[in-house]
Amino acid sequence: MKILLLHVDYIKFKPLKKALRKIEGLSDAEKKGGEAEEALVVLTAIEKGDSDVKAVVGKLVDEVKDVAGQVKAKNVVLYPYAHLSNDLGSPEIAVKVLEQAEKELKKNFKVSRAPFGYYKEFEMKVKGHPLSELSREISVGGGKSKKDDSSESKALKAEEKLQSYWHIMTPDGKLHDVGKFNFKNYANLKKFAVYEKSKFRKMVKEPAHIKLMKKLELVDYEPGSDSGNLRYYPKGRMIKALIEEYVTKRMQEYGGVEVETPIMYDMKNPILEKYLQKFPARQYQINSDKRNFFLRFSACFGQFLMAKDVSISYKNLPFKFYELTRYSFRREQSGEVAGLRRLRAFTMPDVHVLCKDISQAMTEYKTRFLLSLDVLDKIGLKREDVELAVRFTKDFYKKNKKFVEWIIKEFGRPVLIEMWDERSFYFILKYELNFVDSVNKAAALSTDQIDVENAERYGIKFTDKDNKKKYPLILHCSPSGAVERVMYALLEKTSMNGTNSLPYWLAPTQIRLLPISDKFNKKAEELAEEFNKNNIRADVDDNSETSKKKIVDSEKEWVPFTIFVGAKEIKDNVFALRERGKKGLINLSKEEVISKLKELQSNMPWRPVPLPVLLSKRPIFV
RNA sequence: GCCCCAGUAGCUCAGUGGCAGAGCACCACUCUCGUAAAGUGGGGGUCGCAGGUUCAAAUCCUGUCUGGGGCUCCA
Repeated sequence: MKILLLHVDYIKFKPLKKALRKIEGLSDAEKKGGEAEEALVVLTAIEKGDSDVKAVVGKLVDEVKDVAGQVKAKNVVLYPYAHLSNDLGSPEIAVKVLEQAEKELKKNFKVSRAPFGYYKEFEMKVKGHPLSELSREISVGGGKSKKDDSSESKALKAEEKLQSYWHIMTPDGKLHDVGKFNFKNYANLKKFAVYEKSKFRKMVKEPAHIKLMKKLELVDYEPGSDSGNLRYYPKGRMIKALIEEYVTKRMQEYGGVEVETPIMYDMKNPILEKYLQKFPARQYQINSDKRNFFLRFSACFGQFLMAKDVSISYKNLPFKFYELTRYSFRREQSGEVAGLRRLRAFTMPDVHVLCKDISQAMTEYKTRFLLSLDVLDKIGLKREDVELAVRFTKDFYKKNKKFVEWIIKEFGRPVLIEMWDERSFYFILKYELNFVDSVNKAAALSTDQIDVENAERYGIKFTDKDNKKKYPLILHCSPSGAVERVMYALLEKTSMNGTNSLPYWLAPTQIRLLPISDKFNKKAEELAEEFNKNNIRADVDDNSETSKKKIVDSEKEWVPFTIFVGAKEIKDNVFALRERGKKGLINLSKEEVISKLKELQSNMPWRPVPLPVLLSKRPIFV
């Protein structure tokens, strides 16, 4: 049966007309209808599987008691509401269930029951608190006459049932109870563990990066699109492009073979159809000429569909497909979309490795774990900036303790462990590197999963040494997580530690030249050109402003280095280099400045200044 | 999806039934400047949108859109 529980200020109802022919007439009292205040209204729909009346009533009563207790309701209204289900059971049983439930509940509550089988008018005012509206599905094992066996509901039920066991594992391989673990030196891990485990959270403000992404003219909301689909201004686009380039470069070095796959897929494709049903209504859909398509929510679809058509020998394994999806789409619930943390359109580097067996998979897994840590580190997110979570089935842990312990030991700090009794996802193990932000919310960056299911689903096979076709294991890895989320983490981090700066290689302007007066604009422009030729993003503040004002402006833009250009500098080739966030100036020749900045740039990707070099030529985006 | 809050100039915001405001930014002019904000003047508004109440609505009511937060969710 399905029930909907509503905590109401009041409810009034009155039967009007029979909805079912067979139903008996009403007493005069019943005809008047009823009302209740401060009540828990239980809308019910009895379904085909609910033949075991006693068991159904028992569960219903438990459910009602539980919720009524939580919302402190003393009045209960049982209200038959057929529209909750499209698989209704027989009226006879429904009436029995309602009558017996009423009897049971009367022991604890003041109960009223609306008549069954009538059209009723009703009016109620539902309270707004989080528990005021809850829906429940009650099923009784064994007594089910009709099983709801769509893969959709199976997956959802599996998720509901999924029992998680939370632990902290220390680098020595010991498992600790989360509740008993001493978080004294691990405040951030505590925040993360609390975030993952708990349901209720304190009121929090908006995360710091949202104001920053606008103020720095990086990214903004686009009201003309759907929420979670952002616009990137030139500076934001440049930063994002650099991160994309860097991650791609590292993936290529690792051996990832870059491919490109469509962003939309036929909803009727037999392979995709089932998989899709597991996660209803979370994707964008597109109608085109009688066909329905969904927008990919990861790179998996295109890569797996490609992989199933590839002839693969065991000699080719491990084989690595890489793609950077711009974009992947997830129609996240509207209330959950926030800034750069959670989007409906996001850019995801995704490398899938086909492995011939678990041993090969674990070897790859180790390599990729270290690689992910290093990629984040080079981008500007150090190991101490992230918290590790490792999730696996009990069975996997039992068989591969050493492997799990290796991951934790390698990370070098206590990590959050989530263990499941049985596998209800497609993977048996996954880790994530999580970032905890300025409002104590956590967001996953890097992740890697051992997938034991999709090779078979998609028909991805390789020919083994014994000339038999076998399904490979697939590792799903995003070495950095969504690129937008990397930007989010960088902005949150700098806001939290008070440095208010971007890593040098991502600064839209790396050095700003400030002509001491308009007379030196031309000279500064020439100088900027020379810097830019040396892969140093230099621009010129040629606005007709005072020197102090130009410094203020460069500070507001987080420009890491500034130099003034005047008669002295040109004559003596000595520049007083001002480094943001540091006191004092360093006198250097032009050549020394160039070599210092080149060293900072190291071999990270570089792009030219994303806007005109002369500030006077730049429009203001925000 | 549900609940709560917000939306007024490019930005940050004041204005709570009676002439649409401030600071910053922008434009013009003066100043040509040495490491955190020179001076004077000027332009700029569908008060998110739609409807309603009223002699009169930015202000009150209804709906809606967008953003933020919470719940749920996060393959």
